[in-house]
Amino acid sequence: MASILDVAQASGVSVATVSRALRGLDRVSESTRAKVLAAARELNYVASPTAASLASGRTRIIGVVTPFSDRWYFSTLISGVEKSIRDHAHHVLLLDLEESASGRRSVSHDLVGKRVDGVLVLNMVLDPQEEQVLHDLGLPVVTVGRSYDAWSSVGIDESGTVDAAARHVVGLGHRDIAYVGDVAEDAAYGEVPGQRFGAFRTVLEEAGIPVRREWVRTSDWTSYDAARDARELLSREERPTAVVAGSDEMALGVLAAAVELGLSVPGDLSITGVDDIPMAQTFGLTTVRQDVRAVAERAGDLLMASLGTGRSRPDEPPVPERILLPTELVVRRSTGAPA
Amino acid sequence: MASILDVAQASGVSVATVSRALRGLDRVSESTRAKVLAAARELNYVASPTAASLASGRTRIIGVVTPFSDRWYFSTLISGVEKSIRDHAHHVLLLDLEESASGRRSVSHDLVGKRVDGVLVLNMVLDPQEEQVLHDLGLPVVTVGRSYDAWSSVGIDESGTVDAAARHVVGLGHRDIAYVGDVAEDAAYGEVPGQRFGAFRTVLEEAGIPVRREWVRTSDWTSYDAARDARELLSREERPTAVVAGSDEMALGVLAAAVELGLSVPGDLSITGVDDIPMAQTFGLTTVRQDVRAVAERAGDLLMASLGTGRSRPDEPPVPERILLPTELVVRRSTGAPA
DNA sequence: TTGAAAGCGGTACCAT
DNA sequence: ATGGTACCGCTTTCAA
Repeated sequence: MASILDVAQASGVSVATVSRALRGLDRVSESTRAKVLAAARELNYVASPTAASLASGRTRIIGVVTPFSDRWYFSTLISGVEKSIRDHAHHVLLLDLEESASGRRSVSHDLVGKRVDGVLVLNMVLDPQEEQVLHDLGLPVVTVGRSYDAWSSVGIDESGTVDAAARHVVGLGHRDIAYVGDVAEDAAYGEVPGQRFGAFRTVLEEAGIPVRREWVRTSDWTSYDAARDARELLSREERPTAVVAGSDEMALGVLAAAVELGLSVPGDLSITGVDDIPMAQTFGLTTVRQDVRAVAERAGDLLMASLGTGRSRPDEPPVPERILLPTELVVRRSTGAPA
Repeated sequence: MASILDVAQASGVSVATVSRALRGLDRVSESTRAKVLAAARELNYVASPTAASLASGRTRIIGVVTPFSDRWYFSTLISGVEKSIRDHAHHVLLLDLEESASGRRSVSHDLVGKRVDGVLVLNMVLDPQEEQVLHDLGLPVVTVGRSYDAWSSVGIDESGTVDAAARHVVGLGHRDIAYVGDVAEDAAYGEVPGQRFGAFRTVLEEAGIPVRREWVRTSDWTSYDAARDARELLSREERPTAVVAGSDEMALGVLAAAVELGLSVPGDLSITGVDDIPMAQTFGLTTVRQDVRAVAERAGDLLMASLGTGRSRPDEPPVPERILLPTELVVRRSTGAPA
């Protein structure tokens, strides 16, 4: 592998000049720059990111901390972030904390220390120790889906999602409405499930509709669990005419149960979700769309903007920003007036 | 941030000894090691991966080259790989080539040069130039879902998947069978679609069943396109009694179309998929399961095993391995005998 | 068992 | 506009 010295010799200048020329800095004559570029190309030279990092104090790597990397929402975020920061010549280092019933790895000193220039935290509830670690490291941090006092964040108005869905259903005339997805807050899901369910509750109360305890199901934020719960729910004597779900995955689980039980949608049952995952369109699911890629992009931009230059960290970043992106009700064929 | 020198001073030994002690090398007395460990812990010391890389010639980073990072199959692979190589103290650098209609980025010298210790290529068709780049770099490479002469690979018996599904359907007595997912080979999907369709063709021919051209649909390997195609297919006067799909996503698209058209599954139509994505279970889809996480794990292990120690690359890696993992027919409620 | 010192391949400051 | 040269923080001989 050619090194900067090889290029310097090949083009008859010093390594300092090569470095400047290749990075597009000024104070390099055009003719020199051309010579250097030619030599570099000729030698197939690529600067060692490692050496550059050591010397500059900048790794050009962003750590993406996530509880899952294989679920739709998270992989979409990760993919979006990757594209967003790549435009700034940065790379993504995947830090999957592997959320599971038995807990998860934690954000520790040695996980991110000296390894990344900044951290993106995706929909996670960090404990105080973890917050402290990130502070001590002095790393720029941007979070998605949850805010912390000291850091900027990007998200959507969570309660606005189910709010729109519930209003839509109520507006169609439903009064027997069930909810799927009331997960207890924990590190895995953050506050989102609670916020969404809260909105459901509020809309029904405002409409003077009682929230029936037996029509509120937890599920585990997966389609399979939602299907199981819905099967039971829809087999009872008294069944709802509509089900509002906290996510499309769960809504599709409910839809699967309905199909299995021979119920017609929306004839016998209306169903709504949140997210607008690709399958939602396929199944004609009414949902509230969030633009996850846009969230990822904004988060990436925010983080890039807060990156200091070189070894000197920016002093306390200015006021943390709170960006909330809009969502949009998408009415498809899974909702209609009650029979 | 504490450096190795701080630890050395704090524990009263040289940096060389600290380095040895911290990395668990021998030739360090137990008492010295204890002192060093204590000092390191006290100072919250974490060795700079950057400096270590520069000095050792090893980055402990694996580049994962993928055409998509947000589709189920790929994000599951990526997640699995991350876990697999983390056990070896390596990290994943995500290299999303962003496959799209207008092409994709390519594996170039500066994308992977000096940046990673090895490369994992996920279900992609590399062009000769890209192969050359990886060869020139002398990087260990392991591929998933496609084999190259020089590199080890992990995959499943692709034709075996649809083979099992088609035999199952034929065994149930179906003779009017359609296929969804005959994508032309291209860099985005590799050879998988062709192999799967080939199996379909073979099974039908062996059973003496003609493959009707108008019952073979391309779709774009997405549920939405499959639903569109199926809607058209199932609205014709003559319609198949079974649809074999090249993936679960597409199979679910067909299912969505069937539900929409009021067809009963499997009464009016049997459907099979491939993969066993989570939603497949939810919808009771008969499919051929592949263990994507196991594939990822094996690929990770293979790559770790082929990593040389330090600056010296292993001479030509031994014989490339070809690992094929088994698949399994999972019969659920989307298939039954024809009416 | 321990330490001294030469790199690793760049960056960035200071001269010229 | 260009070159000289201290670092950056760790690993790895080689001596002691």
